[in-house]
Amino acid sequence: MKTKERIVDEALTLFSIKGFKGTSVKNIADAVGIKDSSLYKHFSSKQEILDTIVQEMRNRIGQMSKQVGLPEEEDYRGAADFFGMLSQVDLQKLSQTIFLFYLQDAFVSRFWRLAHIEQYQNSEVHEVFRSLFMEESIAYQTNLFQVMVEKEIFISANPRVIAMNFYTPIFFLLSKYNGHLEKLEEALECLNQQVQEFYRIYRR
Amino acid sequence: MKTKERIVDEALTLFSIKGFKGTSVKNIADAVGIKDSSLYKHFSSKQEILDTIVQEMRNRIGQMSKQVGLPEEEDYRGAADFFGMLSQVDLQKLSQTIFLFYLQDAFVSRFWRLAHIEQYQNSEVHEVFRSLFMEESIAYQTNLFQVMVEKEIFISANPRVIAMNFYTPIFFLLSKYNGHLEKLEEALECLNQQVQEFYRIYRR
DNA sequence: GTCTATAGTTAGATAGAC
DNA sequence: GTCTATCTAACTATAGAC
Repeated sequence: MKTKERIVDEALTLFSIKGFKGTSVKNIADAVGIKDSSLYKHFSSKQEILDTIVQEMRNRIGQMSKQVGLPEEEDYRGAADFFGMLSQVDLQKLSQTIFLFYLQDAFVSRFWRLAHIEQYQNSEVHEVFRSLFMEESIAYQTNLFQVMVEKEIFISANPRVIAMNFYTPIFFLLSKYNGHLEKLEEALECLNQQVQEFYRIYRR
Repeated sequence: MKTKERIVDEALTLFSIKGFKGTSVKNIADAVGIKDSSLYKHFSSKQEILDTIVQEMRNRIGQMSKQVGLPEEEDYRGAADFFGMLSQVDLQKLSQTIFLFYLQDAFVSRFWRLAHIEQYQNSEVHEVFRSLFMEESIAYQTNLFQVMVEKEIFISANPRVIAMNFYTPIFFLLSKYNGHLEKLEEALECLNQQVQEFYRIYRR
């Protein structure tokens, strides 16, 4: 890895634990193995490192749905067919894949922590976090479940309420177990039970 | 309010926005209207102010369930009767009261934000936050719903899964709307829909 | 692109007058 | 219990040698 990438990597690790203000340029430089003054040949300020991290997260958002095998965002009707064909066990595996991606992906899980630390201080981080982990997740699933209700794959109910009932347990478990991978088994057991119950409730 | 209390109050406000490291002793002193050196007559260090806030939060935890009219923690059987007698509208009002208390109580809502900012840095804050907003909430409701299933007020299901389905939407909405009271109506509308659906699913 | 050296600022905390 | 003055340390960032 090039020095510039290693700076971003170590900065994200430190920011996600100690916060932006709590991490000094010297902390980052020490972690990389260079002097703090050398770091300014790669970035003109500490803020620029954070901006680079936020931009990198923005870039990764688009790649994610493809990576876990989800259908395209605009194709909700195709997506509903995709889900409708799956067995309950398949759906547990799928939700687990998504859950583990957010929890275990080195970049995403550190960004999750950073976003929680900086959400009330840094409006850029705040915006990316709310967009990715709150609004877009709920909006996407609301559209998806609406089609699934229309196609009578799911029982009749408010699609946004269904989306909330699917996503908020995942959100809670991500909050609870991010940074506690030693309890991963416990988290996955709980996730499986939630998905199982979700399909008992809504699947026709 | 005495100066010492005003220091704690202003410190909590600043910590909940800028974080512990991001807030200087001078910031706090300016907000109170005294010089930073004068502050050291009340607290021997900045850390001691944070410790006082954490202790104050611990003290308030016990008072909360009484304040919103919930039954005692140990009396789950009485609690189940208490809930079993309530109409759906009553239960919406009750959940709203609890939700608004966490969202609007000046101390609790600022502590919620502080806890999110400091959760990966300060183990005391981390512990109080996880205990209050995650483990205890789920544990209490799991016991409660277990009795409600046994008494056939609720349909048969895993009590912890029921508790997750009741609490995680509230947790999500608190995360989303804490610090955004201008969208309170939207939050309450969403909460009401969730509670309504919850009772449609689980009430016999 | 790394280093040493340092400027300029701000931080947490203390001493002592009133 | 408030103030002014001050100490020491750490911080962000720059200058210039190699």
